[in-house]
This record gives sequence, C-alpha cells and structure tokens, in this order.
Amino acid sequence: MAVTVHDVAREAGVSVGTVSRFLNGYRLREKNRLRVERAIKELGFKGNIMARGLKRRRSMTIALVTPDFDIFTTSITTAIEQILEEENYSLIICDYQRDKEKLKRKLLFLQERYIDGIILFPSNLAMSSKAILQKYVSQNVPVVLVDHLIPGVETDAVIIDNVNASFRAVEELIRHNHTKIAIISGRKDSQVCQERLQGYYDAMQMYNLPVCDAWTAWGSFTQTGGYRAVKSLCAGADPPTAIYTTNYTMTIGAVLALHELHLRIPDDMSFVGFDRFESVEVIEPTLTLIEQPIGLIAQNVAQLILKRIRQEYSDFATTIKLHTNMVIGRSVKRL
Amino acid sequence: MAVTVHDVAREAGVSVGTVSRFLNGYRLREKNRLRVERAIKELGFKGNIMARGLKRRRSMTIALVTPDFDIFTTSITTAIEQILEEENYSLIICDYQRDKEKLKRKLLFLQERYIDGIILFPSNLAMSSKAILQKYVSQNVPVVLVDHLIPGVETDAVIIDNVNASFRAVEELIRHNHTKIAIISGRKDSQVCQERLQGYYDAMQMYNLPVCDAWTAWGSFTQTGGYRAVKSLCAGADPPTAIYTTNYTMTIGAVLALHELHLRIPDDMSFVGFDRFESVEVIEPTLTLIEQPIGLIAQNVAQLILKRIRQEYSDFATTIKLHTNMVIGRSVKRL
DNA sequence: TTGTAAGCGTTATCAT
DNA sequence: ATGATAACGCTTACAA
Repeated sequence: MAVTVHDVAREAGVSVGTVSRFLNGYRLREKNRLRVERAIKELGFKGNIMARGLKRRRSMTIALVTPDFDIFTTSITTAIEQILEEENYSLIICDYQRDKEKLKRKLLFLQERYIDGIILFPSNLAMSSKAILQKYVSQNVPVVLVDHLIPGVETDAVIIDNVNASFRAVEELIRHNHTKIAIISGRKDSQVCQERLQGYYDAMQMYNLPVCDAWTAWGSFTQTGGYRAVKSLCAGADPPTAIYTTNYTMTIGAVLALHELHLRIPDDMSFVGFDRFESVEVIEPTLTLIEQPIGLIAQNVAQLILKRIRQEYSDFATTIKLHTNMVIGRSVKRL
Repeated sequence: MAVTVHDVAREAGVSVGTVSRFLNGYRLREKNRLRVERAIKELGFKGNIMARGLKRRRSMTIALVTPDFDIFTTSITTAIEQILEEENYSLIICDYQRDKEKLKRKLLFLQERYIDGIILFPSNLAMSSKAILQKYVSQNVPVVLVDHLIPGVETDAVIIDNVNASFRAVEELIRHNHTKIAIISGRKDSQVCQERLQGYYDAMQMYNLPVCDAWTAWGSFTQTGGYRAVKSLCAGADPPTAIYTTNYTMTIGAVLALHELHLRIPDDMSFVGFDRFESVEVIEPTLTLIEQPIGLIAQNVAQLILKRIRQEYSDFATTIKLHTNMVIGRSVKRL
C-alpha cells in the first residue's frame, strides 16, 4: 500500500500532526523538520490528494469547458495547463462539441466532481446553461469565461477587443486606398463575430465608405467556409479588392482558394488575416494580420481563477479586455 | 454544505449503509429503494467523489499525456474524452511539449494524484521515463500507449500499421508509373517516421526502383517543414514527379508550397498526403491520402484502459495495430 | 512547537 | 436485506 503520514510520523519519531504541519508549510523545530524531510524522502511519501481534498474541500482540479478544440482554444488550453501545473492544479477537459445539451450535461457532470473552478469558452450556446452556472457561482465555485461573455451572468471573464481589432484591420486596408473591402465573418449567432463585423462597419462608416451586402461573407469559422467564401466573393459581379478574414482557419482556407483562383496576394487581392499560429508563417508573402495574445489570455485566465480559488479578490466580477496586435506583412497593396 | 449519504439516510429513514448499497447497485427491498430514490432526488444528493475515491482507491480520473496538441493528438483526445465521460471518468491533460524533462516531471506530478490510468503518446522521448512508467505498471496503474511503442516497456498500446500505410501510398504512385517519388518524412528520431519511411523503401525495392537520397526530405512534422521540403525538393537538379507527405501539417505546408511554385496537382506534380481532417477536404483537386482511423484509435484506447482499470483482462500486455485507409482522390496522374 | 483525536463522506465488514 | 461501525489518509482544533 501507499505510504501515509502515519508511516512518515513513525519513521521520523514524531506525530502525524507534525508531519501534516510540515507538509502544509508550518515551521517545525529544526531537528524535527530534518527528520521528517528524511523520512519522507526515505519512504517515498507522496500524499493522498483525495484524503487531502476530502478534508480541505479542494480537489486541486480545474475544469476547462469548450465548444471544440480548434487551434485557438487548444493553444490557450495548453498554455493554461502549463501555468496551473506549476501551482499543482490539474486540468480536466470537457469538449461540448458546440452542442447546447452536451454543455449542460458536462456542467452537471462536473458538479459531482468537486472541481475547484471552471474555465468556460461559452460561445453563443451558454445562455441555456445560465442557471447551472449561477449555481456554481453561488456555491463559490469560481467561473472564468474566455473569449465570450454571457449576458446576465456576473462572473470573471477574459476577452478580446474584437471591435477594435477589426477596426484596425479594415483601417489598414482603407489607408492603402481600398474601398471595396470584403469581410469573411464566422457565424451569425456568434457574439465574437458580431463584434468583429461591427469593427468592420465602424471603419467603413468612419471613412464614409459604402458597405455592400455582397462583401460580407460567412465562413462559419472553418477552413472550408473560408475557402468557399473567397470563391463566391470572387465570382461576384463586383469583386472586392481586399479581403479580411476573421479567424485562423478561415484565413488558411481563403489563402488556398486564392491560390487556386490564381489570384496573387497582394497584386490581385489584398489580404488581412486573423490569428498568428506557427502555420501561418509559411504563407508567402507574409500576411498582414491581427494577432490575438494567446499567452496573455492564458495568463490572465489562470491568474484570475487561482486568485478566486484562493479568495484573494473582492466580490466584484472582473472582465479583462485584452488588445490585439496588428502584424504588418506584405499582403496589402497600395492602390 | 453539500448533502451527504447521512442526510439521505435520515430523510429516507434507513441507514447510511443502505443508501451506499443503493448507490453501488445492490438490491434493496422495494420499499426502501423507493424511499432512498425519493430522498436523493428531494435533497439533490450528488455524492462526494473524493470521499468515494479515498475509500475505494479510485479517482475516476484518467490522465492523457502528450508531446503536443496538434490536430492528430487533439482529435484522438477529444474522442477519448467523449467515451470516458459516458463511463463517468474525467480526463486530465498533460502537454509535455516534446520535452524529456517535462515528461518526467508530469509523470511524477501525476503520481500524487491517484490517477486510475494513463494514456500516453510517448513519441521518441519516453525512453528516459521508462523507470517511472514501469513503476506505474507495477503499482497496477494501467498505462496505454498511443501511436508509438517504448522498447522494453511491456504495456498495452494502440498503434497504426505505418509501414503498410506508406507502402500502399507509394505503391499507388508506382502503379501510376511514377518512379521519381519523393517522401517528406518527419523527424529522424521518431519511430513513426522510421516506419513510414520503411514502407516507402519497401515499396521502392519491391518494384526495383532506385531510391535517391535527394528524394527523402525532412519536414519535422510541421507545416513550415512540409513547405520548405517541397521548395527544396523542387529546386533540386532532378526533381521528383510525385511527392508523398507523411503527416497532416506537412501535407498542408506542401500544398501551399506547390501553389506558390505554380505547380499544379496532379498535372505538374502528383501527390499523396497523410491524415484526413476536415480541413483537407477543401483542397482542389481532392487529394489521394492515407487516412488514420482516429475514431477507432480513440475507441480502442478507451476500451483498453477501462478494461484494465476494471481488471477484466489477462495480465498480458496487448498491442492493437490498426490499419489505415487509402482515400483515392484526383491528385495522382498516370504517367 | 508538538501530540491527540475528531472529523471529512464514503464503503465494507460483521452482525442481525 | 439492513444497521452499526470501523476504516480510508488527511487536516485541524484543542491541550499540553
């Protein structure tokens, strides 16, 4: 069987209380400290997290709930995992596969697991899980939302300034004298999309440019979607001179489509992309794009939830809105 | 505070033992069963997984340890998570970021968490963690390896018939009269790569075709790597007429590079890719490719580890080798 | 500073 | 089939 505090106590010639106090960072008499340390090493004592959790009401486990594991959510997830591991927390993952019911089921499932906190990528589907989320909050289980808010749920969140990001992307095109600018948006029902679209509208309006319905394409955030959107944009009667895509996979899809159409970036089509992952670097010419601060998002999420768990915060819900970078490449041509 | 078995017992007018037995599927007298069921529902009893785990020595948690979360490992991971959730298991993730030391650290970290089982994508870096893995096995913590074996570690594994997969891919090209066939391999130190390379050699030899060193390129399994490999292959003195890439990201990178070089598939270059994820479908013409059975891998891994945890198996380690599919597209030209 | 002992919420043993 | 009770391994008053 596994080594327990009792074994350590016996070996070190002290009581279990002393061992436990040592483990929890209290000061022992020098002599005892050394004996306990030696006994722990000698016996290979590991501790039993379940016994500990039972007593302290802490499972040292945080759940991350997401509609999918695409490159964006996955990057954030792994970055969070690295940080949490340093603090001795484990990360349980739950993919609700963009399914409202599954989300609800997963959140209920987690209730039985005495999770110390929940990190949730809500997408637009979380509305119907408001009740259970509020239950978590009222039971003092911290919930941190990522990338997306849930109207009416007062809890911490880390989001991106999407409107501003889009505004700058489009402004960059406008500054290069583009007027016929198309946007490839994601899903109509997504808040993030609406915001990115809003930034586009804002920029167009600010510069008194007409917005043509035909220049708003929907790519459902997928590579295929981005690909198809470009094909249909370019097949239109009055094709745009510039395309702005609003997430990573659509960016790749769009580039593939432009390649196939033998439209060169930026000579035949100017282009601003979204998200900067390793894979985008390969594209020639280097793309001008909006870069989301993945590392910062992860850091803020991790810190926020750890602080909440450790009750180092006021009761007020905090929303952290992070700014994006614009990376200038060679994909925008001056007209 | 949370509702306990004691509360339920009191409410139902039975003893805690009866409640516990009910929870564990033993038969009660009809009348008691109904009362317990009613009390559970009424009080909203959830159970405390830590107390249960402490007593039963089961955490209902499985760890998945992987060198990265690329689309391949992520797809398998999420598929496994779906299956495990149905059996009430949670999945803890550990990304060791292709770092030998981190792998060791993570495995040690997990020791303190009373994980019920470990799913490990070993890559070539797990050799140095042999000792700790063997410790897990000897402590009856099931370990299931995925995609890759570890010489000298006797434990269950689910792998792919890589040699055969490559053989068929290359044979497909040979049957279309290609003789100058290049392979874009991953990392020299990877077992999976060696096997995929072996299949290529086998096919070339079987058909008495010369293997030219210049036609073996290394793309380190990345998109950038695949991209660069194509560029250098095509810049050579005697460029190949066909390229076979050995994983997904390199496939995408290679296609991008071919696009840039204005080499058309299959007219200017025949092409066989690897892995079939949503995103590949967008490429025109549809690629002939090797498809790994992601769902099957996940199912086998999940079943294997659950059976081990439930001790429904003999003591012999099982290695399940799965076959790939070849999906025929329009990317191979008959010469 | 340390030892003792009472829990934490279960399950499992042993009577009944 | 059920009830009483002793674990499981830890933390934490409370005393000393």
